[in-house]
Amino acid sequence: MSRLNELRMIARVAQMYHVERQRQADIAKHLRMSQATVSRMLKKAQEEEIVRTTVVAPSGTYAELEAGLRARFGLTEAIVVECSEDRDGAIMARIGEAAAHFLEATLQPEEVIGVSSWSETILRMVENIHPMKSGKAKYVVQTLGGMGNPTVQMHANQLTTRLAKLTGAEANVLSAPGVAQSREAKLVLLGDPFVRETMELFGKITLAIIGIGAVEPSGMLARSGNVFSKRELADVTEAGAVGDMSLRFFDSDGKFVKTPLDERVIGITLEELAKVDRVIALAGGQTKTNAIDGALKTGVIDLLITDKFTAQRLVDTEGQRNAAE
Amino acid sequence: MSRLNELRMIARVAQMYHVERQRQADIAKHLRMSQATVSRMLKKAQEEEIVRTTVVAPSGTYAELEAGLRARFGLTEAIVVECSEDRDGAIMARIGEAAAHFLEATLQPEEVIGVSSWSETILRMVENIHPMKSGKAKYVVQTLGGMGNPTVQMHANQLTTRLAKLTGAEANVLSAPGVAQSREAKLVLLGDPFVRETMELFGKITLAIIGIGAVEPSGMLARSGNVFSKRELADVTEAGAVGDMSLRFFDSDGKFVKTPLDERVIGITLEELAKVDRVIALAGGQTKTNAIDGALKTGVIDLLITDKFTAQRLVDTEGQRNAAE
DNA sequence: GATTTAAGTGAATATTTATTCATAGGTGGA
DNA sequence: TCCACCTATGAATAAATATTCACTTAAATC
Repeated sequence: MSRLNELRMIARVAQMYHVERQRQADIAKHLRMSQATVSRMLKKAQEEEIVRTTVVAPSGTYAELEAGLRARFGLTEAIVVECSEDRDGAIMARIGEAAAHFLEATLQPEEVIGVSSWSETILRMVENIHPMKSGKAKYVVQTLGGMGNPTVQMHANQLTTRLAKLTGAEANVLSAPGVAQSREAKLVLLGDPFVRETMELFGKITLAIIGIGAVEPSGMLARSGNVFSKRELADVTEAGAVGDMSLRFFDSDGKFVKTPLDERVIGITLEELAKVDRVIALAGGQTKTNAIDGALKTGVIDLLITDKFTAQRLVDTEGQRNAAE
Repeated sequence: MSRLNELRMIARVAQMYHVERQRQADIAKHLRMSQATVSRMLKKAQEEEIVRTTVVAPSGTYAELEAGLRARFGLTEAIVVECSEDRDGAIMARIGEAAAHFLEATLQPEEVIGVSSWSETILRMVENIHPMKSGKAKYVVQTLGGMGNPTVQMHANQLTTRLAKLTGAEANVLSAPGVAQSREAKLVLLGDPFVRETMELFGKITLAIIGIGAVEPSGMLARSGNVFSKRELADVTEAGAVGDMSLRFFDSDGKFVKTPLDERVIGITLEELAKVDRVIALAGGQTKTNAIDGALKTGVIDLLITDKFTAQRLVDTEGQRNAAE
C-alpha cells in the first residue's frame, strides 16, 4: 500500500513537472521536500514508466531508415530524403537539396572542403546552396581532375569555383584531366606547381563531399567519356570492383581494388579520403545501389545522403556479414 | 522543402536527446552546432509535437479526480485513494493510511501540528504512522476538547499524546470537554492555565489535521454523545448547517454558521483554522459528501484526502457556483 | 534600392537540474 | 541486543540546460 502511495506521489510530481511545467524547486516547496528528492522522483517516474517520451518522426522523414543505415554501416549520420519516384533525376534533385541544407547548417568556420567535382548530385547540391555572407569555409579543394572534353572539364572547375564563392572560401581547382593518358603523362602533370599545390591540400581537407559511381558498362562508359578503354573497364570488373569514389575502386565487400588505372587517375585516393574528418557521400538510385553498398563497407564514409528507395534497398539487403569499421 | 529538412534534423536531435539520452553538448559536437541551438531545437520539437511526453497515472491512483477537486475547490492539493467498497470502515482505513504516508513524507522540522482529536479517520491515520526517530515536529496541539463520557475523552487525549510521541513532539492536550454545559461553564474551564496554554498555541499551528462531520440526526447525535440537545441540533439544521469541523458549522455554500452552540464549544474556531498554513482534511463516505462539499467551499481547507467514490461525487455535483477562494 | 523589421546564431552567462557527500534510520543476522 | 550493511534524505555542489546579449543576415516595406 505504501508503494502505491509513493507512486501516486511520483505521478503527481511528474504531472506538475512535465504537464504543468513547474520547476523542481517550486514543486519541492509545494510538497515540502527538497529539490533533490523531486529530481529523484522524476528519475523514478521514468524508470517506472509513469512518464513516457515518444519522438514522432514528421511525415516525409525516415528516421527508421536512417537509424538502420547508421547501424548497418557504422555511419556517423545518415540522411534519407523523401522522393516521390525512384527515378535518377528526381532523386538527385532531392539529395542535392538536402545536402545543401545540411552543409549550410553544419559548416564550420575555417573548414577545408574537398569536392569530387564530377557528379550531377553534387552539382544539384551546389545549385541549392544559398550564398553565405560571412566567409565560413577556408578553401574548397577540387579532389579529382576534369573529365572528358574541355567543356565538361571547364564545368567541373566552375562547380568548384562556385562552391567556393558561395561558402566564401578560396577555390583550389585541379587544372588537369581526371585521367592522364599514361603513367608518364600523369607524372608530367603532377609537375605543374598549381596542380601540386592543390594536391598538397588533400591532407588538410576537413570535409569531403563525394559522389559514388557504379561500375557497369552503361554507367562507367557514359561517365568516362571514353577515356578508359573497354579493355581497362573489363579489367576493373574482373577484379571485382562494384563502384568508385573519385575513380578509386572498391569491391562488394568494401575492399579497395587496385588497378593499373590508379596510375593514370589524378585525384584523391581512398587512403587519403579515409583520413578526412567528415566524408559526406551523396548518392541514390536503383543502378547505384550495389555501388553504394560497397562504398559504405569501405568505412571511408561518415555520412550518407540518399533517397528513401535506395535506403530501403540498402537496409533490406541480406548479407549477414557485419557492417563496416 | 527546407522546412522538412529542418524538421528532419529536429527529429534527429530529439531522438538523440530523449531516446539515446545524449547530452546537448555532445549532440551539438556531433552535428557541428552550438549547444544553444540544440536547446532551441529541442524546444521547437516540443512545440511541433515531435516529442510528446505523457504522464500515465499508475492504476489505483486517481490523478484526474485529484485535478478535478483541486480545480473545483481551489485546493492546494488533493489525494484520492483507491478503495474497494464505498463503506465507511474501509474508506477510513484507506484514508488513514494515505494520510499517514503523506504526513511522514512532508512533515517539516519545527512544525506545530493541530489535531482535532475526535475523528475515527484521524485515529486510523495515527495508527499508520511510523515512529519518527529524529523528533521532527515541535508541538502536537489538541484543537478540540474531549467528547462524551470520560473514557472517550481519555481516548482523545491518548490520540494526541500518541501522535506527539510518534512525531517526536511535545503534546499539548486540551483537558476539557469539547462542549461545556453552558457559556459560563466554558468561561470557567478557560480559566484553567493548562487549557489556556494549549489554546494559546492555536495561533502557532502550522499544520492542522481535521475531520469533517455531517449534520444530520444520526451522525451528529451519535457523535455528540448527547451533549447537544435535540432542540439545539434542530437550530443548527434550521440555520442551514450541513457539516462541521471541530464542531464549528458551515452551510452548503461554505459560509460559516454562527449558532449559540459556539458559546459552549471548547476548541479552535474556523477563523483561527483559516489562518493556519496547511489545513489537511480527512474525510470520505456517502453520508459525508454534502458536508465535505460545504467544508471545501469555506476555503479553509488546503488539502483533502478522500476516497475515490466520494471524490467522484464531489466532482460530479453540479453547482455552477464557482469554487472557493 | 534603401531602410526598417524580424529571425537566427554562438558565446557568455544565468538558471535549473543531477549528483556527491555526509549523515541517519531501517533491516536482518549473529 | 548489537553490529554491519543498505537505503533514503537534504545541503552543497557539479553538471547540464536555457536565456541573454551582441551581432549578422534575411525579408519586408517604402
